[in-house]
Amino acid sequence: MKEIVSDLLQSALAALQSKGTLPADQTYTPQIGNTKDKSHGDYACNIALVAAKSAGCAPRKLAEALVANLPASAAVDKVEIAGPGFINFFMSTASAFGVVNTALEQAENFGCNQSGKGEKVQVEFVSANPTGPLHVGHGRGAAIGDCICRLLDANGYQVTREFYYNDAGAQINNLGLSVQARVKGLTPDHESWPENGYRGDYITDVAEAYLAGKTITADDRSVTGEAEPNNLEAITNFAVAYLRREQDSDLKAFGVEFDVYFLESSLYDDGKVEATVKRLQENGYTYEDGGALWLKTTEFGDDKDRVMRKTDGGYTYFLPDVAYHLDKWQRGFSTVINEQGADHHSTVTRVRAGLQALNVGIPKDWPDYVLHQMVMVIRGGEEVKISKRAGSYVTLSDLIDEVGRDATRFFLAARRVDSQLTFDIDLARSQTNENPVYYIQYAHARICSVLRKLAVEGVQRGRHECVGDLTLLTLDEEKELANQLAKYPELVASSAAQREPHTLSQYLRELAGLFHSYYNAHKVLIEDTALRDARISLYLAVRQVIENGLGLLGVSAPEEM
RNA sequence: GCGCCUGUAGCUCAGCUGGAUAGAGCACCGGCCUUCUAAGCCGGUGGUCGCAGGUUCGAGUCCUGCCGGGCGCACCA
Repeated sequence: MKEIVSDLLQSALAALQSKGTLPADQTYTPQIGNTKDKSHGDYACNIALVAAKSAGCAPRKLAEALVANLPASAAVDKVEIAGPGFINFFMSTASAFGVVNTALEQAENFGCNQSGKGEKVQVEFVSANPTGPLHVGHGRGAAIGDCICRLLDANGYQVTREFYYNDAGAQINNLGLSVQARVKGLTPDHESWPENGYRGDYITDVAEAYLAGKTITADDRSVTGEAEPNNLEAITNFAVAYLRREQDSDLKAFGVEFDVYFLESSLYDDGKVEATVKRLQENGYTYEDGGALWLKTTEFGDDKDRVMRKTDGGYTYFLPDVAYHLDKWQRGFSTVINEQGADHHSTVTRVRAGLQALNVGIPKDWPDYVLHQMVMVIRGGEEVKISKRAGSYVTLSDLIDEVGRDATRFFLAARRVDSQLTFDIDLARSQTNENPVYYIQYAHARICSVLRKLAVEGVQRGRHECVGDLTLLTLDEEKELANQLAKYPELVASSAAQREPHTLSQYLRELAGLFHSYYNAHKVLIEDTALRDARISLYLAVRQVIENGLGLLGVSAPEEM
């Protein structure tokens, strides 16, 4: 629909350029906007205001000239000039309902496009270290990251979901010591409890499983516990496997699955860390100072240089990070998106700087980052602090149990990533209000219910069947619904391009709202079977879009509630 | 102190990359179930878009400066 309007304006602009009204050496691309006010028609264009200066005449006058040069089109009923020079397009009823046909024909593919052309894209998200259960923050990352993957997929990209974790290093050692202390019967309040040890209850669970000789299978490994409290390595390996398995089961319950689990340790095993260091040294971006090896990240926009090899010979986390991203690049991902919490935003400059210093042709702004702001959890009107080491926090698994998978996913992906998120557990748990996901699902269930009713009356309608004369749909509510459906494909495109999953939930709320109003104002199961059939077709199209949209969010579309 | 994010209705948040009279939900007030699911609908109350300048036909949106909130600023990840 927008394309039609855009094409018409393009030819009008070209006509004015050949007549000399507009300079011929400039290119004009009209922006077609959706109108807020029905009296402004269906679409509006501000090109006359934008181009007035270069035309050297008043915006309204230019608008008049443009309108006079618009080719005739069956899709457009009338065109008006309004306000300072907006051109408003009123689309014909017939063209408005074309989308019903399209949506039903394309079914689950409606809204999808092939603009990605099968290009390989990798999205890394969650990437929690196996030192504790996943918390709400990880949940936000999981909801956003997975939704971005689904959106990219809908735009024709070939998506790889990747989870990176550190299975060695100081924090893992810390985890091992904490579990070992538990195995030996100590409690966190004991004076010889490890100084920076983890204190959560889950440490006890791990210790008990270890002593009980349980066998844990996670990722590529299978580890069996033993009763030996002095074997720190065995305890650590067991704890890592145990917590990885827990995280996996939480993610599965959340409806998120990964294609690749990437171990930090593999970068060492495969010599990729050493190779990265060597390359950085050869390129002359390193120096030794105070017994440590530094990388000159300041040459690439960092505010200070960073240590990559410590005086004790170990590497800081950021070096394997660079090696890891080089590996991603070498795997052929021209687009990589890292979804992380904003508390890690300082890594962006460093990783990019490291990649530039490698000088292997990686673009300066590669990879992309989507950084979500922090989640604050409120329970009983008070903030629940999220701290793994303190032990008091809300796990993702708790949320899924209490709030439900659909509502949790929807809620965590419903806001701009830039915006901090307040997750009020009591509010989210209350089943009736405040959970917009139910409102949307209810619209879907209502349509299913009507279809069941229709079937009882002996009328079977296939879910992709467009029956009835759509020109019988003449109500304002019907046209608005159709217009909303027509926006869906462009939403799928822009939401992916901007990496803004929250616009989906926004859109679906509006669609459901329009549907509920329509449903309440006008009956669909009526005597006039011709009109009934046409309305059912519209219903089916609405249902299809709700189903597709919720699918992109990873939320179910129940047939009854 | 420096960097990133942020400030919109009582609360939680949108605002289509600069457009027309700033929108939803919740809360509050008043209506609608012998009628396809009331997890719904209809109407109403509620705003100096943090403050002050600037840019232009036009600013919640862009620039500058203040004020307030969050997160970073390790030889932790």
